[in-house]
Amino acid sequence: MTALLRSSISPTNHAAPRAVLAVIEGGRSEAESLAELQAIGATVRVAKNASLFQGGDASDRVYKVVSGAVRTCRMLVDGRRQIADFFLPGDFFGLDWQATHSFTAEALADTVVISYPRRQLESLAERNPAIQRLVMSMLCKGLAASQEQVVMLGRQTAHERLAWFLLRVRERSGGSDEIDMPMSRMDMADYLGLTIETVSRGMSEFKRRQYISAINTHQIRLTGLNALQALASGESVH
Amino acid sequence: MTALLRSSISPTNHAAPRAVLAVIEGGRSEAESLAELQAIGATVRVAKNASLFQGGDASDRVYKVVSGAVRTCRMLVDGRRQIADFFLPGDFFGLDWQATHSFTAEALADTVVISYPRRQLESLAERNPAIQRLVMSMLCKGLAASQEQVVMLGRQTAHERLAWFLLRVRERSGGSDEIDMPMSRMDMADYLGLTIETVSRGMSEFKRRQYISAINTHQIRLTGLNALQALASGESVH
DNA sequence: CGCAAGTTTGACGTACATCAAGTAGTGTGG
DNA sequence: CCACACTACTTGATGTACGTCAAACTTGCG
Repeated sequence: MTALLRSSISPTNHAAPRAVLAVIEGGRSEAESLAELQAIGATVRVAKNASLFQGGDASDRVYKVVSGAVRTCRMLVDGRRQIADFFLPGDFFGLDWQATHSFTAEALADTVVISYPRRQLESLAERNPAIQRLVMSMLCKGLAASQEQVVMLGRQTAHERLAWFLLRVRERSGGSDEIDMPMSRMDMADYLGLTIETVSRGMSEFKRRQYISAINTHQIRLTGLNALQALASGESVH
Repeated sequence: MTALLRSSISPTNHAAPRAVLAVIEGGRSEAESLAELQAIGATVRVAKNASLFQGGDASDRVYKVVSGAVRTCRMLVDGRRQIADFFLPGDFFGLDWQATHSFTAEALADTVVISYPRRQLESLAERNPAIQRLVMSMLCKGLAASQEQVVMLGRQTAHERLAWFLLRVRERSGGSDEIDMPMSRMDMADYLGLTIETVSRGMSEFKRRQYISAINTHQIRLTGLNALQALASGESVH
């Protein structure tokens, strides 16, 4: 509905506002080699609903969220939309490693990302095993996330999807029972393969059952973790 | 229903029945470096419906299909099943790069695969950029495939899914209009997030519309490519 | 405060699932 | 080669979870 125009992007080099804290498989933090990575990053500001790249664009950059949140999505010709994933601070995205992006990336809110030139990252990875492992780990995380989503979309009911989603956001944002959700009901629906009405009804039902208590629309407290986990994993709680 | 037991696996070293023909991004065939890969592969025979690995198993091997076909799937507690992907001759799978596999791999038919030890492949990749790029390209292909499936499952109707599936199998198996499908209706249904009845009705409908003509249940001729493509991409043909 | 956008709730429709009954392939033993 | 059983597939009748349409209600921003 609302036209999503490309934002005015303002790249400013070597001003990464946060240290790279990624700890890769094996447990070592490898700060020294990741400094190399930090050196090639450029900070970029994106306005709410503006896009970082569109499906079909040359995929020549990789991104990391610093603050705010990002969604990757695809639109079908008749307006149906599917969101592939959400990215929170610390997450990498845009790592398609194909010639062109197959999804569009948009900011959920005013967002700051660090952008890395793909060519430089690639050659860095070839020479530096730590970077290589980091890239691998990012790709694998993406693959795993996508495959979990496939199971969810293919075989779970609306309630199960919702429970699964809430638990997933919880985990990704630190594991506290009080989670905030930067995305709208529309975004949730388009991620879960549902409509906003079904999502809304589900949330209301969960409140009634006291699985959750709402602070406001974008902030929720999980009060029935066990019940939600049972639902999400496909046990029939009825 | 039918219990799927682990097959009696008979590994015989350095007997790769086919040359590695993968052409990686950039177009060069890099046969010399891939010979290294071939050296660490072991040929394995798997009986129909036997599993190569189960979800939860340590992921210490990567596989390539030589002949036959493989599915990766997950079963929910109540018997619902989702197939993540099918793998035809030439395809790599099992490349989770996590500690354990999150899906089970089973043979659709009597199948021959080459199995590579993960540790060796990993160290090979660190020293050999061609192998590294090959691994990357495999991961990225997997990610892209999974994300396409997400869109399909999240936002397409039963007919659209079927059309999409037929075209996908066509592409993957060489692009001929006469395609054979090693998977059962059950497998198709579990891949597409549908029931066998819905798949069957869809196929019948496509025959009626002359989008396809069946040679037999596992062999089909596509006779309305345009119509199928329109359907698959989400245009409403009605 | 007041409007517009986002969310919730209700009434109703429909695409696909479920249940059930055939029909056609596929392998086995005589 | 055919009879038999078994499994896979097809087709029909019916149910239901979720979508669609519509109207309140709520929230946030100028």
